[in-house]
Amino acid sequence: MDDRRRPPVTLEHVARVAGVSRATASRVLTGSGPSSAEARRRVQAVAEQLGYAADPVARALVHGRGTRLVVAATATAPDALACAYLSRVVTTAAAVCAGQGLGVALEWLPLDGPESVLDGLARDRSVAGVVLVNTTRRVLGSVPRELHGRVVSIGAGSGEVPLVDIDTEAAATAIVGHLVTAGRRRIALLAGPAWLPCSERPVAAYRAAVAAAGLPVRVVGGGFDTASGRAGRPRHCAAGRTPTPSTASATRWRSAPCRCCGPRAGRCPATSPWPASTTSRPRSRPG
DNA sequence: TGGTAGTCCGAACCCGGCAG
DNA sequence: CTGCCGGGTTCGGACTACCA
Repeated sequence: MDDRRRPPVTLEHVARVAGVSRATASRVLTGSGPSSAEARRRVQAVAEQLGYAADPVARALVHGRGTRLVVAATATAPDALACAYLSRVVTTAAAVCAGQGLGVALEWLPLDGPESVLDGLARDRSVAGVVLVNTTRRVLGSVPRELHGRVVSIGAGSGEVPLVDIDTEAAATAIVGHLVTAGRRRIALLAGPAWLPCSERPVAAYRAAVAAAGLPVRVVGGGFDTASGRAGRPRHCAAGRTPTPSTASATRWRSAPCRCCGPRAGRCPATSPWPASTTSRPRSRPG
């Protein structure tokens, strides 16, 4: 017998073999209602013998909890979703959801009009939960009441939308401190897009750390990808400065080797050891 | 005999896809 | 357009046992 072709054991099978109805078998296995000791004994024995395991998708169907987790990312255009960061978010979500019988879908939230997409997600009963990425204040203000309690945000939160994020302030402070200790005196920050609220925290931390060291502040507007790093670095170098990467945008600097700095490129901190400065932590306060 | 508690069952329902 | 299918949960009603 090929196990791959063997039909799964269902509640119906268990109930039939145990000589009870599906309702009784369900109550016994979930412990959700009254049942006789004899019924419990038979049902539990049969379930164990047959290797019964409740179908998580069917359960989700009953509870109206949905069958998929949606990663909703704000971007100026749908093609911006094809980035390494979002791939990691989706891959990680899929790994976590696999054991729950949930699928993962990626949705684009238009920067200039996320309301209709959010309303659609709230009406869609197949949606178990929503993870907001690159969250803006407009998105936070547009989350329908129906999504409250099953929505979480990476980057920025509100009273209704809990926030989970890496500790970007501590990361910015630690990295600036590391670079100052290493003798750097011109430390630039390649920031995220101006419309992204979560960029504000590391930028503020960077400004404070640089100011505390008595150094000039230099913030360069960037994007999400390697290309923005390649574009931003020459802009800084063209101003006669040798950039030293810092804080939230360090990964973009590191993936964009500086070709314009000539011999000094060899001293690029992208090749230097970095402090372990970022940690994932839940945040209960709005970001 | 009537009231109550415990137990069990049938049917409805959830949703999206598919066949007729 | 309608009905059916998948698997599990829950509601309403039926049945039994027990006690006063």
